[in-house]
Amino acid sequence: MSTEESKGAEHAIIEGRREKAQRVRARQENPFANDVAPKNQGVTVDIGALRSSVATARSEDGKYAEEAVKAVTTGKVFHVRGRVIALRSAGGLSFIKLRDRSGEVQLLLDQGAMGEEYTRLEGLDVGDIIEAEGGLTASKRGELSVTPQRIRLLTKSLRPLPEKWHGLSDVETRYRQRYVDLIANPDVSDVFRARSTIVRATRAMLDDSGFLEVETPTMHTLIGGAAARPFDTHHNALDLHLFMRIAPELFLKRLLVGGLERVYEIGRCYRNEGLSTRHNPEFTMLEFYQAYATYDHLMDFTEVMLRGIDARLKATMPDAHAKWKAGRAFTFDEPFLRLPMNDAVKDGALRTGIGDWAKAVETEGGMGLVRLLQPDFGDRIKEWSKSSPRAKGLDWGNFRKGFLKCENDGERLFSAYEYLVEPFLPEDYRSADGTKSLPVFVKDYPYETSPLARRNDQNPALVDRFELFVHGRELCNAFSELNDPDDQASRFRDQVDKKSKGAEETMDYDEDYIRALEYGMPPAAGFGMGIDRLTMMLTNQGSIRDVILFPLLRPDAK
RNA sequence: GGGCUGAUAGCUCAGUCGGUAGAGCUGCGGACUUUUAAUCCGUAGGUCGCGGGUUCGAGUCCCGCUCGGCCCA
Repeated sequence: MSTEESKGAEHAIIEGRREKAQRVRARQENPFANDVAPKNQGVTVDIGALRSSVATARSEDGKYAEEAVKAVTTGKVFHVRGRVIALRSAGGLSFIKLRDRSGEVQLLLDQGAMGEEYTRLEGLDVGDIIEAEGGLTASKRGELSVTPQRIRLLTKSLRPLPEKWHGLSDVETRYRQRYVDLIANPDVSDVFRARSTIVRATRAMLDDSGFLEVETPTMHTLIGGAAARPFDTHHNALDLHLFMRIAPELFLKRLLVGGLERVYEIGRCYRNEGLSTRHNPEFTMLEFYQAYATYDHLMDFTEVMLRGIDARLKATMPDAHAKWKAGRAFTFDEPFLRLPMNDAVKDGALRTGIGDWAKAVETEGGMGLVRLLQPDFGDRIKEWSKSSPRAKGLDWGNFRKGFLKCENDGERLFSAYEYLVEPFLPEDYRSADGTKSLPVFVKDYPYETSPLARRNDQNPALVDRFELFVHGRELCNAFSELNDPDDQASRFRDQVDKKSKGAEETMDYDEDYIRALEYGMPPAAGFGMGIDRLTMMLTNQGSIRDVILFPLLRPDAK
């Protein structure tokens, strides 16, 4: 919307502020100044640093005494700059709350002390960006305050900020105009600081373990590395149809062939799927691959890594972290559980309290249940579904539909897991004191559900794979890698076969990848984790859009 | 894609049975030399998301659309 089209109150406010900017120009000053520098021998400081420099004058309750502040700052002049986020006056005194990236501080402006300079407050608005230069004191209420000898407008803010008390809560506006959200809701910027810390900590964990950070293509000629629909794009000069990558997996494993042995990438992936609180079409994924490791090693490492990242977050943002941690429904403080899928389904079946099911899982675990369900799933639903509180909570309709679509026992076991176990993970696996859920590694997936994972040496019906669920939400996916080129080729063919039968989320046959495996890829394990989801979990955000600065939205209708 | 739900002043919200569009904050003018959502006095601000229908009369009822939110696939 252009300014000419704006109407009403907002238009009047903007026009009023333009006039104020004009008045600044009239006195030969620039309302969009660029020469930010102290003019009275002040030392330029960030507000956070300013506060630390007088930490000794701060009393237990967080207040400051005037004498104490003056004792440590006598004769010192400070130069600060930032956005005006509150402004009020009481006669010949004015108070400005100034914010920069490191904190907030009050300016206490005294007409008597400032003289002519005080008139610069005229026309100043909340939202304006200013500089101020002066000494430090404490107000009568004990708030640390800069007493400026001079202040100056640096940037005129033409648009009014949301009101101070309720702030900006309209979710749509918050996502579309994130710049306003970040100003109006300080907690939001904490989440994105946390995200940055999480990424940095992740890098540090991997770097310290001898991994090499690499960057591989995000524009692919084939679909591979995950089961998902890609975005299409096109290269003009080569007249080449390309896909935005859905996963970096196959490129990273080529690097294992090349001898890099430990590699990782933190990068954007794109999946052409619906939007939800857990899915954004572009998201950031960590993948790493380690030669001579198995998925068992990676389970150990995952626990160490997640605790390490969280510890780094705590060290960097102690106050925010304490708040987030208290609100978490899960804990990293106890060992994570490791649950083979067949056992998980057995547990899930037992917890329904259905007698037939208990008998079915007795000797064969979850697979026994599959054998019971498979022939006549429909017939006994009514009887079973009413037999216990847990049974009543199951999504029988979708379970039946999904189960009957399966083509083999592996897929059926997975389906049973999806409906009998996964929804109940948070309530079934709890910390020692029962107050938090425990992270669960679900491991040993059916061979048929994992086209890139290595078969288990003892039981070829399974693959050496795990997924980590934190409070019922999938966070990590990892497996011992398949490095037999002939096995891999046959699995690619299965995928192509599925696609020819109309399946949408399948991989292409990647001839070059097979060739790479034919040169020999060392035994290795690989790992993937959504950075967005990890950030959601660690900062207690309910929607992935709250950890992505500019989430995808339909264009604004207005 | 389906179900539920929302859109009223710059922001946060109210609006009864269909009968002249409301509040707080913000803005503007004024008072106040230690405020913390300052306070006090005065004042301005509206295409009720968009389009159609019913009606003497629609923010309100009906239909369609747009853009969100939650849940499901």
